[in-house]
Amino acid sequence: MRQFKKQARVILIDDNYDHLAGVRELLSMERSFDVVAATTSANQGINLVKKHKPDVVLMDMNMPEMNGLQAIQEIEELGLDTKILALSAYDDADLIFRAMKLGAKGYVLKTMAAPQLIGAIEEVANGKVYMPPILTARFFDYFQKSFKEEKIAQQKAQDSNYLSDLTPREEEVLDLLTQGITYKGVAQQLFISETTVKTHVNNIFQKLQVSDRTQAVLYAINNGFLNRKKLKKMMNKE
Amino acid sequence: MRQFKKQARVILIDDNYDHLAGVRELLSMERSFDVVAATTSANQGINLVKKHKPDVVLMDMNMPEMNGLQAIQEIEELGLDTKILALSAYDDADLIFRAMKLGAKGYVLKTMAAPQLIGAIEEVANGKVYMPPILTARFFDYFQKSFKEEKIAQQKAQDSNYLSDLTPREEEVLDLLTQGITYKGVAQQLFISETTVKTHVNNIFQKLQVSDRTQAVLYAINNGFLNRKKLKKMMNKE
DNA sequence: ACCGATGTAGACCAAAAGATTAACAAACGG
DNA sequence: CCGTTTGTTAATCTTTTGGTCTACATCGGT
Repeated sequence: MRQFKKQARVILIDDNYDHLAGVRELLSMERSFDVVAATTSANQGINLVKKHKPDVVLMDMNMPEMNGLQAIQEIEELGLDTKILALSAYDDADLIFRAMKLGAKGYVLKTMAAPQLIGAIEEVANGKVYMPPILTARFFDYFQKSFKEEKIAQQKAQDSNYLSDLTPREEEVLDLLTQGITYKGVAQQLFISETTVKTHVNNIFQKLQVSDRTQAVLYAINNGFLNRKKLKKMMNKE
Repeated sequence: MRQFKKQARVILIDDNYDHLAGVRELLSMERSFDVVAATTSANQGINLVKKHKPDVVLMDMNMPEMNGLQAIQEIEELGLDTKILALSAYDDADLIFRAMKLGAKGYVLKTMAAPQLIGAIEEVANGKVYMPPILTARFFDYFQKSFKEEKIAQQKAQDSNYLSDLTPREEEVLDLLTQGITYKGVAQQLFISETTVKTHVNNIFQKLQVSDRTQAVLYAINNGFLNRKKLKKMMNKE
């Protein structure tokens, strides 16, 4: 059955003419591919994609006029089911990460052997994701590092903040403040007098070392007060 | 040289005793591994990790008492350079994603053939990331889907918000408001009178359909006003 | 039984915020 | 050239907010 499958229609975009020609030559010898267009210009490439709606685009990342990431983004925004295989001379983790984030279905290096490249395009044409093991490792290193940093930053914010000084009641009041509710509204929701709300709010200001509600709300947001609330809810559920 | 390398010290944590015993048996035949401990309890496993500080932990994901993700998190928080290889019977994309996010150095399936498993542990012991191609594909699908959804949500927020109705000057004022600055302060920073600031703020309220500064700030934050500012800065730079 | 923390509340005052109306100049678009 | 948008300012007024001080009830721990 499989040998009767339609040829995968491919467009090549690579500002290096020699490499472009080389890949075109290579693919022309494979009967499973039909290179419908090839260009050294990213802008022109995007137009060709619009016109031909190919199955696969082999997209160089390092182009002068337009960055390959932008090109990927624009093609993805067309909403076609064209699969993009990113191509680069370098194994830059950040570039790989961002290309995949934008929806690239794979990432290959120019240094890869021809059979591997063919294989990669085939995989992608068949709707799979292709990533060589070396890049997978790079990707995950970067992926984990970025999450670790995010976590450390959050941790730091949690540790050195005054939110933990608040009493339960004050937390309730702050919660309502972060919803943009006035004294009167808070008083009604908590069934207490407006004066009491004011007292609480004043205490909150002192504890958070701010001088008005807007700053208090900003402080709460910047220091993960909202996240904390969600966590507490989750804890109670489980 | 390589054959003189120290054995990798491994701890196995798997609530299925049969599988645990099987893997232990398998690894005992490999001279490159030294299984220093094995347990069916996640809690006990964590204590064993603290005690032995192994090179690699093979961690089952589906355990009754404690979720494998929590166990990974706790071990990672110890700050050792113990590498965790996650192990599961199922190829659940969300689980894979979260395990890697928490710092797992690889993910293997219980259905994998013995030589593959050996290879995976070796890779991880050598500081590399190991992920079988099938799971790589699953991972990236999930990864891209989650970013796509995020983007769509942002897009939606961008489209149906009133922030784009603001004039440049009003944006400047709102920017300062989101920093918790008073009328007087804004007036000083923009070299205009306090009255003018009030006029701008009033216009902002009407355009954003809110009735006080706190709500305006919350609206701005929830609708990506701060992100937009960053984007504009980036545009100017490049 | 006392003390401290918490939650409640009132009075009073000052400052800031917000609403409304009116006005004028500059820039921009048709 | 004229109308609209934008940015500016003033005067006035009401509402809300924030600060301070005092007071009382409750609860938990020493």
